Amino acid sequence: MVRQTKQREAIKNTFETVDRPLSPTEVLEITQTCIPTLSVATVYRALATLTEAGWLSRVEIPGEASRYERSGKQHHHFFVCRICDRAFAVHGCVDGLARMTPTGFTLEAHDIVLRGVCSECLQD
Amino acid sequence: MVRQTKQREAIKNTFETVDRPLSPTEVLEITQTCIPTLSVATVYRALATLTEAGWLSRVEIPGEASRYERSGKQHHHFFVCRICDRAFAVHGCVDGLARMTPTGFTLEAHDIVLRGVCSECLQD
DNA sequence: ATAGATGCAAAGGGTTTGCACTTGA
DNA sequence: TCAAGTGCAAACCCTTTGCATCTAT
Repeated sequence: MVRQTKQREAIKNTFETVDRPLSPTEVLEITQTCIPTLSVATVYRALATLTEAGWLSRVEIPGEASRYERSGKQHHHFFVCRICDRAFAVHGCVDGLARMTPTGFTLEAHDIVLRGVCSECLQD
Repeated sequence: MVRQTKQREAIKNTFETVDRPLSPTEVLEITQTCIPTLSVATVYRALATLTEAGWLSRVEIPGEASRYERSGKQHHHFFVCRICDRAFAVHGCVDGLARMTPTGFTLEAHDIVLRGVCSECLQD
């Protein structure tokens, strides 16, 4: 049975406030503005619990630590800024992935990560 | 100036023998069959050196440790089998990535990872 | 001879876990 | 009440680094 604690509420609130995929460290730092005593361990445990409960989804980006975002979004991919290292959800997809699949292989899913510089970092 | 040592020769040989992206640990284990005293540090240093020299390329797959493969291949992406966890190079690419890029962002590169089951695993 | 490379062990960084204490239902 | 959750610190795993020793050139 999953209890409602102020730590978890604050962590959930963080995800609802900041609408982009967050790493465990980002979650810790942001949530500590509300609960300064929040520990890393609790963050990791909350991420695991909320992911298992389906409230969060794990976002895997090549070469980066796992990040998490609220579940229930439609199919999307990510743009990762090489300057600030933040990930942004991008909508839409592409055709032709089936064409790339080797003969005899079964394609079940795909990941697309766009890389470059975000608009905010371009201004500096 | 890059020296030619038996450790590096053995590591290069590993990549030439096993033609798929390898993790540092895989490189260590495979190469230790030739040089049992080979240390992890040397593997990591060799991977860095060979990557810097352009002989190896780093392959990043979401949710997985970095792997390395011989450079010089043309633009390609990967198919990762969810059963055997091996990565296979796939050729070709797709259009429409620029269309997915948010306004004001600069697209510099992209990764595509296909996921499913490889032909070998489908037979079992 | 000597700068580059190696092996070992220690140090880092991120993630997980054991344990005593706290707290929600 | 009392199991679930928390905080702390230690443990882990993977990767990097310092240092004395070795070796290719």
